[in-house]
Amino acid sequence: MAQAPPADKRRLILDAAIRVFARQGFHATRVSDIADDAGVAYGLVYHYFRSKDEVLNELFVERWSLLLVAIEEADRTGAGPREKLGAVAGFIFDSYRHDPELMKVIIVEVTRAANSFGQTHLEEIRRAYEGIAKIVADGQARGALRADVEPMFASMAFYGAVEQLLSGWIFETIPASETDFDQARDLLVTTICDGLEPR
Amino acid sequence: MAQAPPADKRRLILDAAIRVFARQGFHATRVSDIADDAGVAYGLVYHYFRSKDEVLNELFVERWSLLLVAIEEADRTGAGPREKLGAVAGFIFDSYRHDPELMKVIIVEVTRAANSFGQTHLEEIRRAYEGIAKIVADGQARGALRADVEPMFASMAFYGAVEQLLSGWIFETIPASETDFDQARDLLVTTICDGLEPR
DNA sequence: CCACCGATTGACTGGTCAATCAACCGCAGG
DNA sequence: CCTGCGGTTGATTGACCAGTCAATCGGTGG
Repeated sequence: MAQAPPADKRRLILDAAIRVFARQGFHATRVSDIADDAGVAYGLVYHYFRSKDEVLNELFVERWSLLLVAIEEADRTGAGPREKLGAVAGFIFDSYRHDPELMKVIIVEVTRAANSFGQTHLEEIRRAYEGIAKIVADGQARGALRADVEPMFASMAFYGAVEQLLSGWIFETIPASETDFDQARDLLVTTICDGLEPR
Repeated sequence: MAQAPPADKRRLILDAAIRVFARQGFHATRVSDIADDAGVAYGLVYHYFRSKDEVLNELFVERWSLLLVAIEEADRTGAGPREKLGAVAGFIFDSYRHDPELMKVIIVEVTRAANSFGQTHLEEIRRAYEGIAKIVADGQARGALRADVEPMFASMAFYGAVEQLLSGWIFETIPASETDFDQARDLLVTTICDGLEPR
């Protein structure tokens, strides 16, 4: 190795930002909070990032691009729409299981804050909706899904349900401890595909 | 009439706040923006409200209490769960049709901003979820809905879908003009109750 | 041993607003 | 005509904080 990684300060700052944003929310965190939590001088944040916004930006883009890939990959498998949707929901729920603080920040501060901050990312967010809509449209073309529902409509309903469940866990409206995430994924897919009424 | 209403300044301020919050977002609006838009002196805002937060508070509580009543009423009708859920979704969509700016503010600044501002209102928001869950539970008890889905789970999925559609209209991710709201309501209920797969 | 350069530090500035407050207006009742 | 009072005004204050910048550190190559 060329040189021992000198405790990558940039990463240190990003990780600290996740913790602090998750704890206090973006607006309530001062840049000094991030620097303190990272054990780094105030000014260094501005050495690596142009602004406080850019820190959040980076966190969002890093993670969201993975989601877009996951959706794309799910679609590429030749499986049925039920399996594809399960894969998408599974990826999102796993992201939460793996790093709840990061997901909290992304959902609360970007995705659902579509007015203030998310405005910048509407395009990327929309791309996710469209990816899901593509899965639905494909399922309809194959006759596996009913054709009388607009794909984008179904996509929004599906993604909305996913995000709402996430929010429920994040804000403890719904108990996260006892709920098994895989079970939640299956239940959600069942609900959306089979419906609430008995078959 | 006793006396000509002396242009109720308090109301004037609230209505102005709706417009300005909807346009700029809560954080980006200065109190002076509200006062200017209402054609009223800066200080008067503080005569009627303790703080900028309280203005938003008032807007939220005013409208949300109506939703809680609507859910309660929908539940009291002896109709099936499908009709009850349709009534709830219909009420929310109608609220948007009637006053899109107010709904935008409530959704964007309170409901989805559960971290910063909505924290205060988590209790009231939760009450809505629970009202919907009660409808589901009742439907299950009557055998009209499958019993293997946790009512609170179904409620979150349903409400999440509703809110996501609203967000889609608000941010024009989904065209609102061509979409008939009543049709959207029926389609949503169909999706949730019957599922995406063909029966 | 020096010159150089990017990383790192943290005190400081400039601007922004929420909230306060002292004064003003106009009417009701004496 | 005065007095009091609630509604109304808008200039002022005081806190807060993002972003700047000049100084320092520490390593590398000549």
